[in-house]
Amino acid sequence: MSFGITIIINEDGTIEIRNNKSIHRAKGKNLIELPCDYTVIDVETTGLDPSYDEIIEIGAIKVRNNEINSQFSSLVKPSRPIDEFIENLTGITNEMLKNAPSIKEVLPQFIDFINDDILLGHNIHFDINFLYDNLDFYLDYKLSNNFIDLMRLTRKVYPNLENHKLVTIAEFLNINIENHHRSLADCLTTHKCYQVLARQFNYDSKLLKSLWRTHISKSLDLRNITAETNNFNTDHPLYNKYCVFTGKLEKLTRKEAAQLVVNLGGKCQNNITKQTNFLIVGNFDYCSNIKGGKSSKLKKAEKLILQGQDLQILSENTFYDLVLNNE
DNA sequence: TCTCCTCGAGATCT
DNA sequence: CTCGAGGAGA
Repeated sequence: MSFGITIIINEDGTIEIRNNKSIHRAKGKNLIELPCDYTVIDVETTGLDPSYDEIIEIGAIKVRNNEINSQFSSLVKPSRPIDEFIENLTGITNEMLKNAPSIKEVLPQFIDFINDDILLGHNIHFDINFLYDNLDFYLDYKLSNNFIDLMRLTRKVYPNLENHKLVTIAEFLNINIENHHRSLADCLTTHKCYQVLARQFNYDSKLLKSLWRTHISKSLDLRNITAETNNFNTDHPLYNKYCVFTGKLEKLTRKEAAQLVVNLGGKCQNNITKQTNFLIVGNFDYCSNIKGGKSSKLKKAEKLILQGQDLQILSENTFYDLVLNNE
C-alpha cells in the first residue's frame, strides 16, 4: 500500500519526514477500564509494518456481561503470496488463502460486527493500526472505537513477570492456549486473561486506575537532604550559604550536586529567595519553553544582584571548582 | 502543589 | 507505544 511516510519540504528548504503514525488522527482513546461488554479483536498479517504488510486474517469475539455472545472470523486474500516464515508462524498457507475473500469484502462485515464497542486486544495498537489504515484506505472510514490494551494492563498489574507476551500471561494465569497465532484462538486467550485480571479487581475501574496515580512527592525537596558529616570547614565559601540550581547538570544529578553542597555546610533551595547566595546554571538547550535563553530563576537572580544582593551566578564547572579548590 | 514539557530506555505485535 | 525521571512555570 502507499501510505508509508509523508515528506514535507519546509519554507527554509529543509526536508522533514514523518511516519504514518501522524495520520491516525481519529484513533479512539486508550482506556484504563474494566468493562463487562466489549469486543476482542486480533489480526494476522504478512509482517509487522502496516505500511507494507497486509492482513490475512481477522478475528473478533463479542462479549456481553462477561460472556461470549458471538464471534467473527475470516481469512483475507492478500495481493502477494505469503512467505514461509508467516506460513510456519500462523499455520495459514497460501493454499488456504486461495479462495478467501478480499480485504475490501471483509472490512464492511467486520465494522458491522464490532459496531461502536470498546475493543480489547493484546498490544492492541498493532491490530488497530493495521485496521485503521486499511479502513481508511479502502472505505474512507475512520476507526475511532475506544480500546483497552491487555498488555498495558498486565505490565502494571503483574510487573514482575519476565515478559508480557500473550503466551507468558496465559501460562501465568493457568489458561490453556491452543492454535496460537490464529485470530480467533488468540481472541479467546485474550478474553480469558482479561477476565481473570478484571475479576481480581471486581471489575472496578477506579481500583485499577489507582495503580496509575503517581502523584506522591514527584519533585524531591532539596531542603530535606542532610549532611553526611559533622565536620565542616567554616571557611569554605559554601559554608552556611544558600544554593539554587537551574537547568540540567551534565555531570551529576541535581540530588548529587545538592549533597555536595550540604556536605560542605551549605543549604539548598528549590527557588530563588532573598537568602540565596549562589545560582548554579546547567544546560537548558532542550527546554523549549524558555524564551530568550534565560530561565525564570536566572532572570530573578539577575534582578536581585542589581538590587545589591550577595548572589553569584555560577556555571556548572565553576561550581565544581568552588567545591573542590577551597577544601 | 499542579500541569505540561522533553528525553531515554524498554517491549510487543506478524 | 508507554513509562519514569527530571525540570520549568504558575
